[in-house]
Amino acid sequence: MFEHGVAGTTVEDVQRAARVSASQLYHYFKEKKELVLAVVEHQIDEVLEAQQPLLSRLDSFEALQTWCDAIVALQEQRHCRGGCPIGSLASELSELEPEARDGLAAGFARWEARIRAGLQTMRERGKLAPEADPARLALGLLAALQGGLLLTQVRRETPPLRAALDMAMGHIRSFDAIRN
Amino acid sequence: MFEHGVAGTTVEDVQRAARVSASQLYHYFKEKKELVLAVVEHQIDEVLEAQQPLLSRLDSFEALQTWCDAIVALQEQRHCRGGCPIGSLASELSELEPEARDGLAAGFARWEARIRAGLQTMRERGKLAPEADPARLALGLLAALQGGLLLTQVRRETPPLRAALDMAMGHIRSFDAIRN
DNA sequence: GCAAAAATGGAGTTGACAATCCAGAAAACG
DNA sequence: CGTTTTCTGGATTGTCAACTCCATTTTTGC
Repeated sequence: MFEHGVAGTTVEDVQRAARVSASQLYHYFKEKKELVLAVVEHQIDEVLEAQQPLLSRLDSFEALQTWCDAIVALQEQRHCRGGCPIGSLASELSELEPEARDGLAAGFARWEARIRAGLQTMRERGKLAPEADPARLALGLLAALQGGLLLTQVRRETPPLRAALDMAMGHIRSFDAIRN
Repeated sequence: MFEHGVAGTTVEDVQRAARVSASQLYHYFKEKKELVLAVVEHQIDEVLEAQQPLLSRLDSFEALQTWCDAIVALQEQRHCRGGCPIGSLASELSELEPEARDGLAAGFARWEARIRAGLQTMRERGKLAPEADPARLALGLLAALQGGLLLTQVRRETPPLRAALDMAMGHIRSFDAIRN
């Protein structure tokens, strides 16, 4: 579903990939929609888990930059194929499956919360100026990431993603309590 | 297709909306794919045309801010339903229809070029510092817009879009040649 | 060890949708 | 006018994918 989109993936495709028969799938998932909801939850967990190591210690500008660089490197490794596993689902399902949208909104909220927590820590430790708003900065950074991934996916090259993340980082760095 | 996605729109739906019979559609469009490509081109023109008035005179920070505000107002008016007409197509079609991806990449390029032209003008007129890179700033701004629209669509509220655009504007303002 | 329950394979059904076909109407052209 | 070309409506077809059904196997609980 990540590769071909939800609509572009048949239940039979899933059967083949999972080496499982139709009755099994429909035994555990009432209908395709339910399977899709499970995929949504799975992808959210997957993404957050994959980022856990870097996200859990976002406490310095270097750590933030390392995180950004890792994302760019990952897209490069994928030859810019596929955008964000969560973002792609969000775009495809938001207007189509209200339940999926709820789940995706919750997923983004969790992601955002982790970034916010990191920025909060930085502010508490005096690295980030007191007037910086971690919530808004985290939201902006996440948005820049999503937009950058989309443009990178369409253009099949990483500069858009870099530009977006550099812009977000530049803005966050403008709240550097030490340099300023 | 903007409302329900490409996959969620049947050719019959299009027939009904256009008050046209099957043979007519297939007379002018060989297959659904061709119709989709036409939609892609149409949406790109539509978006660029709608923004033309504000995009054509992006020559000051006020003009940039006015443009951003207009986008937020539009999404508010739509109750945050539907993201960017181009971005949504891009996300759905990038991995599925190479031809559509090409068209969408070109569309984004045109959009980006207009923003870049505005920033370029600002730099030439001395409003933007010489070290500012209009190309990268335009790319970053467009990415922030796309990401902001996506998050806003999923959450059904405008703050994410505002946060993203404010972040981008903040970064661009940091190159204000007069204030700094 | 046996009965009840859960799980499984895979063929089969149903419905929907993309695409076709053809008969007839309108336009174009000389 | 007449003929040729283009256009149009709507019924039809073929395909494909979601979902069901039932006979069989495996597991569970006593």
